[in-house]
Amino acid sequence: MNVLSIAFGAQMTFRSVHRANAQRAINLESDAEGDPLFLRSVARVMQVLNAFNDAHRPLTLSEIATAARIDRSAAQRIVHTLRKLGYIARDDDDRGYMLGLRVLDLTLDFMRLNPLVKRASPILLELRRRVSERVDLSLFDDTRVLYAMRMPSKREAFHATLPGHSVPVYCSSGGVAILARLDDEQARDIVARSDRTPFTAFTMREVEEVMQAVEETRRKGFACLTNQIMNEEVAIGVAITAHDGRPLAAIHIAGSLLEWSKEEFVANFSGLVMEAADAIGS
Amino acid sequence: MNVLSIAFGAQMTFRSVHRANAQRAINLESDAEGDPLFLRSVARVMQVLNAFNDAHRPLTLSEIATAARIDRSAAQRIVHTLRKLGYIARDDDDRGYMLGLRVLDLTLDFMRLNPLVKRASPILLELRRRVSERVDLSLFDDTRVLYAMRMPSKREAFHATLPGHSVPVYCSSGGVAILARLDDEQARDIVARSDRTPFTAFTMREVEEVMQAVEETRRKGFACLTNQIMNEEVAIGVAITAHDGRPLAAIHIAGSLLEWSKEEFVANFSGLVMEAADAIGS
DNA sequence: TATGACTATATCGTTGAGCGATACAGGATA
DNA sequence: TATCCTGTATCGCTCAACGATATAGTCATA
Repeated sequence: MNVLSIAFGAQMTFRSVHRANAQRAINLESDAEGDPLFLRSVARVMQVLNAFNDAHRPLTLSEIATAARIDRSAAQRIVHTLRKLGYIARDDDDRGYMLGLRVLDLTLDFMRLNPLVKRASPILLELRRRVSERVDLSLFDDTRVLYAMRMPSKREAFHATLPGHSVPVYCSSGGVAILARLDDEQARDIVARSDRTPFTAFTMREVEEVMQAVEETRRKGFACLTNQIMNEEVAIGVAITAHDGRPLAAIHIAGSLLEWSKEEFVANFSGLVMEAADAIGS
Repeated sequence: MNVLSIAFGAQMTFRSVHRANAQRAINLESDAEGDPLFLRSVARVMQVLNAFNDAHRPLTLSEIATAARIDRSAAQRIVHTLRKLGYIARDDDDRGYMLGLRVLDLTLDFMRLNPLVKRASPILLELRRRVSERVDLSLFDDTRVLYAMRMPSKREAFHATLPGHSVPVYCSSGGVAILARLDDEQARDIVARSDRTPFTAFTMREVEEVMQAVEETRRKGFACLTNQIMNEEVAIGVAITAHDGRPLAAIHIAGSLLEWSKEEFVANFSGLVMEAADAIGS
């Protein structure tokens, strides 16, 4: 079992892709400004839980305080309480703090209650049964799409299956399919505000390049992008909308250009993805 | 695409298994009692996020208040703030509250930072490559084990892949493997405190029955249980321990008795699982 | 093995953030 | 139409939490 090489490969991919997961920082002052219902104490709690977002190892109390932009005393009390409740835990070797098991309870509750995930799950599963490519559901969140479910093909690295993983809207097939359901102004604004550091040599760089893909998606009903996030990746995305037409999410099928030409991939799968998106319905 | 029948099946299984996910309620008064570092405000926030635990649809403000055992005013302010921060969202049709997308950021951070998950991932992946049965990693949490990663076999229903899903320690193969690493007193205590409502006609009911399986596990180095959570399921579990021998987690391989006899399953896989657990190491 | 720089943990008097009672508007149900 | 539920908004009082400070344990390094 050649563990090291696999671990290394996984780690690399992970680093390069994590960028999109950087969250908007909570700004206590500006958020609380003129909002009598905004509780600073609540925001502080979430700032502490968020402190782990840009960490790559368990944190000390001071590190948490710095990341959450509160003083050590406040951090001490909040961490103490969250620990008692199971949302923060000490490292197995008692070397630092990390998120606790109960975070996963929230994850499950999110999934269980999200109507979109509920409706999409059986259909995605059926889709996955029919094709042996990767199938996923991603949720729209401003400049990023966030993977809620991912059913990997056998050759995929593990971490890709983690819910919560996200990629920029502008260079993912599902993202572009979502942009195509917005008006040009909104779409352009999202692309413009995105961090457009390229993932590969082929990642789109210009706003207008993206808008062209959006235009094409509107005509065809699906988006098909290649080599955007990873080399040799080809993906087809179709948007899922609310009753009023707002795009909420997208489903994708992703495969490898080593196995398929773009044309073959489209010919084989675009119909299926659209059919599935339709079944999940508005 | 026979969507309905699949959706129905998934729903059924889900209901029957969700029981183990009921969390210990947060008791503000008793937790705060004589602990000057315990912040009631923090606990209230988590009570609100927990309110969704026993919900099966989006909640109204009053329902949240009731579930979180706080008054409507407090719920209003906390929900308002959490919404502004993205941890709570309204239903797509604006009919109720549910958990927001940012919960998934916490999920990913948990997974990313958890040393056990980090170490186990590539090995689980390799294991999954070698066998075509379901492979998973579950984390020990008092009377339950909580699935952190699950790599399903093709025939599995979707929701089974959700992290956060949990089952009782006493009747899961990984759980019994974990119990085997505790002393009898601790193990017996956990089993005794567990809700032992049976899942199938074969689910173990008596404490001593479980302790016998624990004893056998100590001799063999792995636990193999059948028909405990689901009918026709056979699973092998091996514990993963910390440096000091404390059990932290377990990995499993699970298959179907329609394909394997228990003896065949053990002969084929017990070695592999033990090898993998060893590689993840203490 | 002393030094210094970290950790986590504990204490306590002061004060303003948040409590909670109350009021109001819109939508659904009967 | 009346009732009951939503979500939302307002405002003085008060006690929970703040944050400065002190202590003890742990780990390098000299």
